[in-house]
Amino acid sequence: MKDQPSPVLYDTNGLCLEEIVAPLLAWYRQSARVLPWRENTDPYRVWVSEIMLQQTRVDTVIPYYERFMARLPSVQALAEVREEELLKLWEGLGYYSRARNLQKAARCICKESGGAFPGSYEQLCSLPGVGPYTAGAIASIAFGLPVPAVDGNVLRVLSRLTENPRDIAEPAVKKQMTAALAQVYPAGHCGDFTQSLMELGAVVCVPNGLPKCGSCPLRQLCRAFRHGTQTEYPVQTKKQPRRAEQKTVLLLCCGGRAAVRKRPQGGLLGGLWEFPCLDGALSAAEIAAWLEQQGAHAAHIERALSRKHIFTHVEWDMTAYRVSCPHAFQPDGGGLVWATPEQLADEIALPTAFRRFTRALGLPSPQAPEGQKIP
DNA sequence: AACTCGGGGTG
DNA sequence: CACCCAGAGTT
Repeated sequence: MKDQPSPVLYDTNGLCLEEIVAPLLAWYRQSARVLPWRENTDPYRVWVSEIMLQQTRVDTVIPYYERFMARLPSVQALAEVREEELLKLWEGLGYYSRARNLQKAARCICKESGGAFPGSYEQLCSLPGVGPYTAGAIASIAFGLPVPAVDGNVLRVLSRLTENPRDIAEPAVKKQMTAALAQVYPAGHCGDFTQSLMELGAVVCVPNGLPKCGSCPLRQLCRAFRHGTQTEYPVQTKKQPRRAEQKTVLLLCCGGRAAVRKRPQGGLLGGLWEFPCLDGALSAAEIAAWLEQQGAHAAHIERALSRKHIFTHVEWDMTAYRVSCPHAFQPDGGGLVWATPEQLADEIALPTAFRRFTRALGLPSPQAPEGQKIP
């Protein structure tokens, strides 16, 4: 029985990939941005940066990264920090399981190898939160190994270079691009080659609007530039629409404190804090009934403001009510905690969806990382 | 293969 | 608004 020839999902369209190496490296050496995680190639620093950069822009990450490295400069420090403090450092970055996986992996590293960072692609892949992309990035940048790291930038660059008609959402396409790249990785310059591909995608071969082909070191090789088809690539399937959910948020104030509670582990914003958040657009009577259940009596309820919060797959239409409680009450198993403004600012990891309401409570507005105190 | 998981910059 | 970002884990 004969094997079927596997379908060609990435055809370089006559381009010899080896030709991109020298021009890319030369361009990168001349024009690489100065970024905090490029100070050196310490595997810990590279690792943290790559996790933070997953689905997150460089400009967003920079202040988080600097604060994080100042507080947790080593894998041992990360392994030992309280999870509450770790999540506070991550507050506002999103995808919070990244932070928990980071600590899980740090504890694995400390326990199994005494703190020595795993140095092979396979070992890296086995760490929680480290997938094919991140393992390739660490292997090449921190350890100089010829392992590609194919992210959205690289998929876009290669798609345009070769006018690839295949949908980059197909995992097999990424696989074949990875295999093709692996054959041309330049020994002795693997980290720079990885970063040069991503840098080109971030700065020149950009996703939004027209790519800056005038300053591209690869334009003489690029099939899309040759044919003026840059905007037709990469080919991407459309994403499905998000659903909308109504939420009622209660801003309970009492003696200068606000009521917060921990969200259940797992799921959206799992394990982070929230202002009491109820499903549906509740009426004043329904809110009063909920307050009664919690043991709060004769509280004054006043509609505060409405906000729409967009997640990837769901949209929260949130209506907040300010509730003045004359006396602090002992919640009946609702998990409510009275937080001071200082705790809210410095200790409690409150995701952006809820952080927006602190002003309505008479508290400071959401702060950027550099404006936050380190607990 | 399809979903889930945040938040923000950009046209 | 729509798109997408230095993706990974789960089902």
